[in-house]
Amino acid sequence: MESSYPQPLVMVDIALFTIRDKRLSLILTRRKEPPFEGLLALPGGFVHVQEDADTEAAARRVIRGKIGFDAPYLEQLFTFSGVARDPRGWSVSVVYYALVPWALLERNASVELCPVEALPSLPFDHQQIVAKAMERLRGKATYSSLPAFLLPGEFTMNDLHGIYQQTIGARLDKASFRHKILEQDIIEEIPRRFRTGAHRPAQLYRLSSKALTAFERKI
Amino acid sequence: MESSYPQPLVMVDIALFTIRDKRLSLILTRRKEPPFEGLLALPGGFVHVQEDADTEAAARRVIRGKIGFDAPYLEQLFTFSGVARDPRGWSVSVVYYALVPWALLERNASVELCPVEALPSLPFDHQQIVAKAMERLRGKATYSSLPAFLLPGEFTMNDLHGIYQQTIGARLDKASFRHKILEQDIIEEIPRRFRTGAHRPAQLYRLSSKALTAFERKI
DNA sequence: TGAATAGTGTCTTTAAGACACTATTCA
DNA sequence: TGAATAGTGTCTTAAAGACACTATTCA
Repeated sequence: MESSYPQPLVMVDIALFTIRDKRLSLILTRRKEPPFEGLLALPGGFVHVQEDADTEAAARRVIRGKIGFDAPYLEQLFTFSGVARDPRGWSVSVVYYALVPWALLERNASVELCPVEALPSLPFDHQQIVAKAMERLRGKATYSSLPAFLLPGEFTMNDLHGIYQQTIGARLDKASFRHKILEQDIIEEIPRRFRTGAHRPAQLYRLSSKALTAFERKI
Repeated sequence: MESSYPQPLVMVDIALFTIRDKRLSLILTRRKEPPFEGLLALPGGFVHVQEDADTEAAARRVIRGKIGFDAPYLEQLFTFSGVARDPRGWSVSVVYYALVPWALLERNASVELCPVEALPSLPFDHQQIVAKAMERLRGKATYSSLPAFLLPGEFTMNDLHGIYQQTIGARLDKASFRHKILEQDIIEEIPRRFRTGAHRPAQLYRLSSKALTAFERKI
């Protein structure tokens, strides 16, 4: 019977992004077991066929174990596989990427955060995984509401503008950005809520939908 | 040790597209073994850890077994998983989609071809897989050279125009299409090669690159 | 009132689509 | 010459980007 073939190891790994101090960063984990014990790596683990309904459930379990709650945005990225990527044997890693607002993580002293432009050398094929995740993030940022999931529930137009510039990695005109975003209906004003500070108060907005929304054209 | 967890079954499945008689179609296979013996399904099979370097190699092996040669275009689509999708147990299917020109398949009497708008009811979660593959195909068609991989090495501008309309599922203006495609440099004229017929001969073109090329904007 | 941030109006450039036109072949 | 397919020119619409302008707050 076919299913009696020797089966590969099946795991999930997570690229968990946040923005702290205007820098796109990844949450890493220090490995407690071999192989690569003691090194920083992407959070991950084997699929538990007894408790996980599917690999997405396994990914959510890993994320909850790491940060204590579900990520507001979670999406399958790519599946990495092969005989060479893990010294324990032929393996399949179904990789997810997730976005979490820094505001939700601030209390969590235990997370190891690392800006993506200053990552240490990562074990397994995690370097490749990160590259692919950033490519996806950058790609989707140009035509969807994706970067908004890096912000907390309430944010100003300038917060949003900044986070799009961070993820896309380019300067965007303030007025054009505002027009484009407003006509896409991805966010809505929170009536009579303003962020006050040293200067003119700024209107607060929230996402109109909890789901990812694609633009009709790019920003 | 972690890796002694019971492991899921790992397989690959392939959505193999071609265009015959101007209709986007899938190559299906009649299952020779249980479960679902006798039904039409997507070609696929278990990963063979002894012979496959990774899941993409497994996908290529399945494709060669089905059509006798490699598909000109092959890309990972998505990984489907879970306890419920296969009666044999908790499984992971790394799904690939491939594009093959009909001209290469014509000789191959054995393939079962089915237009995507007239598919039979498919076993496992293959219905979902097909839906996702078509979504990807349609999505990429609007901003890349993807549909060109459904054509043989030499084609006319009208062939290309038709195949884009098929995959996108909408009418495209002839002149605008021509301008757009030519300025993207994804194809090049084959010098002094024309397709002759009953009427004015048409310039023949070929892809400039064997790789997928994204447009700067959409068609 | 001036510094700092918030928010708007308008012009230019460029892409996409509509559509009518010309070109070449063969029956 | 007319039917059929191949290929082009040009106008309209709309989006993106540049940039200068006005608005509101506090020190």
